[in-house]
Amino acid sequence: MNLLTRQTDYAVRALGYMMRRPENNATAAELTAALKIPRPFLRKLLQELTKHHVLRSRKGAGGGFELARDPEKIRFSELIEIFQGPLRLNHCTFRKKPCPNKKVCAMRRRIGCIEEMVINQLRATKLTDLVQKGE
Amino acid sequence: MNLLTRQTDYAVRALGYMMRRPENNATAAELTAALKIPRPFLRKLLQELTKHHVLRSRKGAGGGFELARDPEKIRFSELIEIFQGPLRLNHCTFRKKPCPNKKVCAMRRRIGCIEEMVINQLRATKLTDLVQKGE
DNA sequence: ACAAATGATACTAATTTAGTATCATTACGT
DNA sequence: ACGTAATGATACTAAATTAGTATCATTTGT
Ligand code: FES
Ligand code: FES
Repeated sequence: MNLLTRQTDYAVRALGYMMRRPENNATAAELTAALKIPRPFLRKLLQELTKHHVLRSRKGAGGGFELARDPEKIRFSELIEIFQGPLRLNHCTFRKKPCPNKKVCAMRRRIGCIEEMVINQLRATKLTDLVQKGE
Repeated sequence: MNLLTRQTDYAVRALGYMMRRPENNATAAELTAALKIPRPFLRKLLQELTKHHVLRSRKGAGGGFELARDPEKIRFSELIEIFQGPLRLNHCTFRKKPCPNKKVCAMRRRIGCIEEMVINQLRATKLTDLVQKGE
C-alpha cells in the first residue's frame, strides 16, 4: 500500500529541483543528470505537468521547463491527481458500477471519513512543504 | 488510489456476514451463495484469515469457519495487514533499499504524518464498526 | 466407505505501473 | 537557410501487483 506512485514521487523531485534554482527552471537533460531518473520517463512526466499547467515549457534550443506558478501555490493533492487520478480511497468493489448500498454502507462511511482527513492534508501541503529549502 | 484491495473488501463482507449469525459461523458454500464472491477466491481468503487466527475452521462434514474472537476485537488494520502487508504509505522509491536521505526528507515527514493519522484510524476501527448490525 | 467440508499449492489472467522508442515540431544561432 | 537543441505526441513493451482458477490432499461426521 503506497500513497504515491513512482511518477508522482519523481515529479515532486523534479519540481523541487526547479524550485531551488533561481529561475525556477531546468531542461529535461539537466534533471536527468541531477536526479538519475530514466530520461524518457521523466520527459513524459514533465510533459504531463506542462499539460496541467504546473510547468510552462519552451521548445527549441535554449528551451526547457519552468514552474508555471509560485511553489506555494502548487498543492501536493494536485500532483497526485495528475498522475494517479481523483483522490478517492473509497471505491466500492461490489456489483460493479454505482452501488445501491453505498449510502448505508458502514465500511464506506468509515473509509470516507479517513479519506476526508487524508485529502485535507494533501490539499494543505504545498510544494514548499515537500522539499528542503537549503542546499 | 484505493485503500483496500478486493480481497480485503471481500474479507470484511465475509466476516460481517458471520458476525450477524447467532453462532458467528458459516461455511464457504454458504458465504459464496450469500455474497456472490467467486468461490475459490473466497476459500483462499478464508484460509488466510484462519492462518492469522481471525477465524477458526473445522474440516469435514458439518465443518466450516467461525470467528475466532469477539468482533469488537477484530481490527480493520489487522485485516488490511493480512491481505496487503504492513501499513505503510511511505516507501521511498529512490535508490532502492534504505534511503540515506530518509531522515531529512521533507516529503517523507509529511507523508509519515498522514500515515500516522490513517493508521490510528484503522486501528481504532473494529469489525463492528464496518458492518450494519440490523438485517 | 462415502460425502462434505477445509488445507495446501501451483498456476493463469487481468490490470496497473514503469519504462522505451520514434518521429514531429519549434526556436535559436550562425 | 540550415543544423542543433530542445519539447510534443503517440504508440509500444516490460514488470509488478492483484484477481481468480484448478487440483489434490486431509479431516470428520454418518
Ligand atoms: S457495499 Fe457498495 S459501498 Fe459498501
Ligand atoms: S529521498 Fe528517500 S526518503 Fe525521501
